Amino acid sequence: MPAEYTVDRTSPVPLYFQLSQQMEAAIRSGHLKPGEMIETEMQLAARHGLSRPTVRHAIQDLVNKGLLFRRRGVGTHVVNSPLRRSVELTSLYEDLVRAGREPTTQVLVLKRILVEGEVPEALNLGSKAHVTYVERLRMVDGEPLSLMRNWLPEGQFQPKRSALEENGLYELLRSQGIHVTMANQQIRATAATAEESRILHVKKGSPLLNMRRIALNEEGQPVELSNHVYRSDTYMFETTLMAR
Amino acid sequence: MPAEYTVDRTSPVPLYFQLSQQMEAAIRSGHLKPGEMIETEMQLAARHGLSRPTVRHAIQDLVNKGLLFRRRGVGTHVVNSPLRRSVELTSLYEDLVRAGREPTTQVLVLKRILVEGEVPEALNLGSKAHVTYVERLRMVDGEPLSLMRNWLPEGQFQPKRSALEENGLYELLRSQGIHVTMANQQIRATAATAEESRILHVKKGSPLLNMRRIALNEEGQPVELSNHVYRSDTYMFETTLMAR
DNA sequence: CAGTGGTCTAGACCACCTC
DNA sequence: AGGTGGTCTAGACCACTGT
Repeated sequence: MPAEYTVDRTSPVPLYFQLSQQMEAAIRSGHLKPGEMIETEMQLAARHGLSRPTVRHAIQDLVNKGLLFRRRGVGTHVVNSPLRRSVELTSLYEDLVRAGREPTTQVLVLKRILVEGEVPEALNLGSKAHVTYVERLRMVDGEPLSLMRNWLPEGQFQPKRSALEENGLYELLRSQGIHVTMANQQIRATAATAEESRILHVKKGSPLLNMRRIALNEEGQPVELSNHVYRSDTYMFETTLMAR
Repeated sequence: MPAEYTVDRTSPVPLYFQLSQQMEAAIRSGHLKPGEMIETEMQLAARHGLSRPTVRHAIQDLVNKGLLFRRRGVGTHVVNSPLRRSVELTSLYEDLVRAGREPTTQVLVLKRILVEGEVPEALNLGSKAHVTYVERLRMVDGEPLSLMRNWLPEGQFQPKRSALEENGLYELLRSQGIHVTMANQQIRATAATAEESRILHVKKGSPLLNMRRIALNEEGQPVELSNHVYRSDTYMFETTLMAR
């Protein structure tokens, strides 16, 4: 018995999107099972009064998301191990909130500074520029978890201390209409410096996870530079990679 | 002066693909500059004798790759900071070869073992199963770089010691018709154990980068499980993330 | 207002796979 | 041979942007 979807032609939501969302829900809920073959494009089109290109668009989106795979002459099937997290950007803050923990944030430094060298160059500001520098300490259940240093191009927005303590940085950027759509991350293991060991309550020289990131908006303009260190006993990075 | 592309209708290569490849080359070579607006769909279609949907397909592929961005009512523009690496899977071996270094590999263990618990379950083999276990030491310029432990479902292929010392694991899988298209990675910082410190020539307790990965084929079937440790002074992970 | 990209349709032919 | 997805066409109407 094929899954039944409903499309609303009076809705402003595109038909292909209505369809792909309902198909995704059917897969994630287990109504469409791993490995199972779904209906053909023609069947879906006929049963829901859609054209083949519209149905195709919906299916293609799910193929790109890694939920379906197709083979010419064979059919379209549900993947066997849908990876939990699609390729998305999340901040640690959002991760913890989703897990039901209650992280707190303390702003250690928030000021406008003059920088030269790598930082302004990575932000596309030339060799010397004024930027907003933020240093925050994130804690969970009273234990320090990470030390986060961020540099932002001046003028795009002026975050307040209180806002930085109550929201994730990406959330704040989003509320200012700044959408992070791409990021390049470098992840290293480092030994805790004296300062880091004092702030994070770990022994000097013990392993820390270090992340350096450049975040870009839709246009490819850098909007933020990060250098974060995380306690290795409480945090890891999880990424889903898709070839092609 | 707009960029000129040539499409060959006698070629088996799809027209949209011929177009998108030439546009990508024009962007990467700098012939189309960051921020610059490219021709409209209609202009491209008219000038090259293509239909609008075909041109649209080519452009959409480059938008998905993060090389172009579009705004309704405005136009299609080249992004300002094309990220070097698209979202692709690479092995350390391939990384080093591309950098012109000459890595060598030594197979420490290669055998069929019976495992239970997490390993067979992650590989979708039930709670207990026979798998191929490989342990390799990678060196560059005579210095140990990483210790790699891999588990593979039995039967999909029988790697030879010599093959494993001369090729990357993914390369070998590919030659067997096994295409890795997705992977879920966890990256941690760990302290070197006694064994790891001996093999990698680092002090016990010093920071190491640890990666655990499940690699999947097109169908979402697990094809390989990894647990690698890397010396933190010579390696880092670089990832490009794309939202949506 | 004119021009852009976003969506949608109804066809067509083809390459590939399974039977 | 029949059915699948892959490609391609020539239209159409709409939403949004900048002037």
